[in-house]
Amino acid sequence: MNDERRKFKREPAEARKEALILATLELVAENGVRGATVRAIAERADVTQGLIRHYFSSKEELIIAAYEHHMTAMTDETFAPAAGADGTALQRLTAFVNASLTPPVVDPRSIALWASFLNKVQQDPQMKATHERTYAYFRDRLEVLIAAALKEAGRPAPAARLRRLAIACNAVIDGLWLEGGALPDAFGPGELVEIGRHSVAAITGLNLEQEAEKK
Amino acid sequence: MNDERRKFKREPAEARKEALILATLELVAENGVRGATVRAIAERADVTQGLIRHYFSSKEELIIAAYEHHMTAMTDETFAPAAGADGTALQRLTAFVNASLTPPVVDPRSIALWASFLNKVQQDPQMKATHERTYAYFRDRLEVLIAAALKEAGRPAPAARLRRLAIACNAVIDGLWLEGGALPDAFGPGELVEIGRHSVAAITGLNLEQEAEKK
DNA sequence: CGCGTAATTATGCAAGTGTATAATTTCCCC
DNA sequence: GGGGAAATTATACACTTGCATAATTACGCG
Repeated sequence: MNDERRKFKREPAEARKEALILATLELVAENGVRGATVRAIAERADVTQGLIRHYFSSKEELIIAAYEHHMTAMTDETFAPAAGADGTALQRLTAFVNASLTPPVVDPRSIALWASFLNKVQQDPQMKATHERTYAYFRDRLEVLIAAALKEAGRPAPAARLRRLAIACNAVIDGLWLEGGALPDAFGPGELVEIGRHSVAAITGLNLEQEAEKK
Repeated sequence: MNDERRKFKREPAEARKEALILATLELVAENGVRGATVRAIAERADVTQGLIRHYFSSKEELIIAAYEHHMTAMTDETFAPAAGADGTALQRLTAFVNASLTPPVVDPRSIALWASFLNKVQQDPQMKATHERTYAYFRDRLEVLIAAALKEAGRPAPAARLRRLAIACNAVIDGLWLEGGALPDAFGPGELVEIGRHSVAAITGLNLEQEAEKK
């Protein structure tokens, strides 16, 4: 009896773990955390459900791993374009605003994921910690960018004012991110970035428009 | 056998419906839409599960009713303080910003509800329509307030610019609302409103601070 | 080549899910 | 106060859920 066809293939542990996490993220975005059932995840990853238990001791653990994977991916996508330390501080700030308000950061799926995880984030301490850390990381980096750009323009600001500016700019970006992702058809192409740059410029008193054109 | 104790009490249809909706909102905020099970809702409303089917032909219908109840309550809470048509346009705009960034509008439960419903909103056409209508209502009212305040200040703006200003101001408010509700401990009391007023002022070029002090 | 270990599948289970239907109980009206 | 219709409870059912445990299968290593 030659069974030419293998019934399954062994994969490296890390690859399989990541495949399971990606399948989980897809389903969480589509149906929420409770809607992402173990069986559905297994099917999406072309695997039987028992295998999940082999890599994650519980669904809870898989969900937490998926959340951290998503948050890491989001920060990477946001900061990659502004990571090149070249250019003026103003240019880097502009690049940051641009990246935050264009795909793949602005994306219905990304917003859906964020929303689906929120409940768990508010309850599970570990997920809560990840959330707060990510938020602080975003805002701090934005604050550093703003501080550098203001200093560059010859108008350095005290810490208290910098904090308020960073919170405000972060809020505009978050709000536009949210609305752009939740109502993708409500805005023209490039409209979000333009409004974002304009708003950050108005709040900080910096001229981001000029930078955008130069590019 | 005198059973002095009634086994249940008949309630007016509307009162019972509302009680069921309120119980549903509590549980949706706590555990998400799928976590708000029919049995849990019934228990929270001090009722047996069969009664839900008597008032709502399915769980889906109850969820939709609860969503619309929540959205209506949110808009009412936001616009009530600015509803009094007295005072200058600038005062009304300031009142709107204040109301949007203080409890009960800013509230972890409110954000949790918004997030829990998002998945369904993206899929169910009826809920999607409600969502878009509410968003448009908010932004339009904000745009009217801004237009009036600008005109009052002797600096009327064309429609295209008004649209962009409204989107931007709405985004700051939404972003602050989100962050204030998702991380209640990250901001001092009154900090959100202050940053909100300051940002709207910077974006529109109007002086909302003065108005806030006068009050 | 075969052997053993770990990856993977197969099967089962108890609890929870929405919904349907029948059995009670309340309370208005004459 | 006693019918009777409507509100409410009680019970049942088919299906899904996460998890556990046993049975297979792949494949590196001697």
